Amino acid sequence: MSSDAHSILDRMLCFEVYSTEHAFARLYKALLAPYGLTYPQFLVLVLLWEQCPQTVNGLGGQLGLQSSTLTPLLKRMEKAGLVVRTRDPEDERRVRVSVTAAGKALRANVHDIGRCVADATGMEEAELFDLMRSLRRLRGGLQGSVLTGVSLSD
Amino acid sequence: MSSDAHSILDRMLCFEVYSTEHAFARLYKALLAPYGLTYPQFLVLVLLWEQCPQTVNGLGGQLGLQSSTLTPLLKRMEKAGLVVRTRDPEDERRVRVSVTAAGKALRANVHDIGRCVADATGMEEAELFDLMRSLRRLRGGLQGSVLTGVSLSD
DNA sequence: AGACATTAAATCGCACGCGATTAAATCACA
DNA sequence: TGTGATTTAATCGCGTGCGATTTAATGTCT
Repeated sequence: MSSDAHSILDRMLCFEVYSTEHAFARLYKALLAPYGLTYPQFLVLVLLWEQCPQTVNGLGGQLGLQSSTLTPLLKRMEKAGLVVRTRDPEDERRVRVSVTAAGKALRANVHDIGRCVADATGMEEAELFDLMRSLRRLRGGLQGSVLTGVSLSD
Repeated sequence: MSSDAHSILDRMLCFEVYSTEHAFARLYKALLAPYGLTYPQFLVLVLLWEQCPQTVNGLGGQLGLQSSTLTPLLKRMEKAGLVVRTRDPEDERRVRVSVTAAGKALRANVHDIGRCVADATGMEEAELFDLMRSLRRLRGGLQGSVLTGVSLSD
């Protein structure tokens, strides 16, 4: 590949991923604000709607988040009455996070958010599936590289 | 489309975009850390390498960032000696941001970062171009929706 | 010229997100 | 049994990112 093509690719990849990710987060933020939910809080709720209770690391693994991010986030959700956090009697190191009745109640309210976002993309269903497939490949590659310690000297 | 397909689409879109965006940012963070650069700081530098000086809003427009984010970021970059901020004599409301010699010098050091990231994706050039085309479409749709005030009641 | 609107940055409070460290519980193994 | 390694959360400091507000400079309209 020519050096020019590389420069263009690099430049585009950089800015496109950066600005798209923020545009996406902003849309979700706007849709969730009426319910007092942030985007990451919403994602935690989705996971707890599917399976409850879950440990902090269990949630973190699915979201790619550290306990240093999740602990304060979960405390805010607990203060808001959406979840409860209790030490696991089986293993006192673990904290079991459970969704409350109030947290479950939100499920109906935000049921159409995903649909709403899909509409907002202005893209066809098939195109969105392709995009997600590419993103999954991209994410897989990136995560592998971080693990193997990619550096500029490679 | 069936309700099930919708649920799956919603769920996937949500988590895929969220975790991919963070994986991408983490990789850039790791690659830039040796140079004391954060990812958004790097993006500002790239813009200034292409055109200098630029106003705060000019940079913000290209990155999708507000002055409330850029002002402290630019101050940190100024303290690090990468840029200088001066009021525009033509219009004292504007702040002109210029890259310093030290900021320019970094260009050679991080020249291969984009290439490195492209390698890390494990994807072919053509596939990456397709992905970026999809992302551009996605971003366009999202930004349009935010402007027109999408809500769940629509 | 004077009054009001508009624009550009800056400021503030809040919520992530991470790396590094710490504290407590559990595990492993001699 | 007991001692050191491992695992799990929590804590801390720093850097984004945003909405709302503020301040200063400029534009506009009479």
